[in-house]
Amino acid sequence: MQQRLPVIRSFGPIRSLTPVAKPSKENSPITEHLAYLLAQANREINRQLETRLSKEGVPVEQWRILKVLSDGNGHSMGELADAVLLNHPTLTKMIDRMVSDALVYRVQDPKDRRKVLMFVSDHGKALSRRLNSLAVSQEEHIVESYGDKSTNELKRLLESLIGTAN
Amino acid sequence: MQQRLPVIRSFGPIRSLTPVAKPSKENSPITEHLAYLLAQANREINRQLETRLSKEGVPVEQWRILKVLSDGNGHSMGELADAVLLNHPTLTKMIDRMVSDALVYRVQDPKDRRKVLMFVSDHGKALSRRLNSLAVSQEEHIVESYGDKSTNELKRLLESLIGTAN
DNA sequence: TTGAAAATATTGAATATTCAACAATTGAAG
DNA sequence: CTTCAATTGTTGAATATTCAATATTTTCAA
Repeated sequence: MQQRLPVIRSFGPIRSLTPVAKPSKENSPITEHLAYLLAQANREINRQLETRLSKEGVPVEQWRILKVLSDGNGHSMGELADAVLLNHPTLTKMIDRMVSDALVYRVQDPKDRRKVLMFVSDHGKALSRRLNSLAVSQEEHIVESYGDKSTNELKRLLESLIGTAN
Repeated sequence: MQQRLPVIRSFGPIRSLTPVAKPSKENSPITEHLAYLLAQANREINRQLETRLSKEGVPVEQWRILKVLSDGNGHSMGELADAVLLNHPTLTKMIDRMVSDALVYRVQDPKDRRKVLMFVSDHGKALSRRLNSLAVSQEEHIVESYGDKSTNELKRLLESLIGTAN
């Protein structure tokens, strides 16, 4: 006669009393918030880029401005402000400085005289090329330590986040 | 006699003269740079969070400070500055304001009298809870439109980027 | 133990950013 | 056409951030 095996009534603690379906987030550390991780990563990468560009004595925002204007087309202030992630008065004042440095110049838009079209000077173009090579070398450095796959995947996810956020 | 087939000398354009292995990056638009994508995404998400927190009239940085201090332990100014992504003088001045608002208070560290330990008040704790629920609801909103999988994958990649960047 | 160097936080001046108001131009309704 | 609202860019004042210098305390080597 086959021996009765003991009935197993439980495999462990009663799970319904230790809720597992609700990770709750309420008390999660700040380092788990997307907003915080983005701020931290941005800060770090921006610092690195800033360090590179300091070789030319130029802030990151001016690199962005020069890069956008380097397509040779005129860009209005509003358009430019959006593109380089600055609000209007800040951009106006930064452009004032860049005009003083003869990197860019203003032209009133003949089609709409409220607008100002910004253009990059030859001097600005030359600087832009040097800055761009510094920026590219930074990105290559990131790819080296962080990996090509991760970098591309991260870019893809960021683009998609930006897309859904608007 | 078998007919001679013409000798095929080329299958198309000579590839080595139209380099295909070098995406070059040199002239890529700014929107393809990791540094730019991070800045853009951070700006957008931060804006959203700022809007939520404005219900309590509190800037994002104060939410971070309150959240870090809400573990109940004392945190030195230096430690706190690192944690909340502010440099020291900026933190000192923001803490001054928060002390005026009775959200936090300073205690000199008895073990090392160079240090100041920051603590959150009961009032600050209550505010922190309200802020946190606003922040959590924002993150839930992101997860809704962006997807749970993407959000988690993005967080993972950001953490890893931050890890390798240091 | 003493004295110099390092670590920690704050301050004040210089700089930068933001907010609100403004001026100029265009668009559009009546 | 005229007028009023919307768009675009700039300005000045208020606010915030950053840099360099300072004060205090601790660390550590001689």
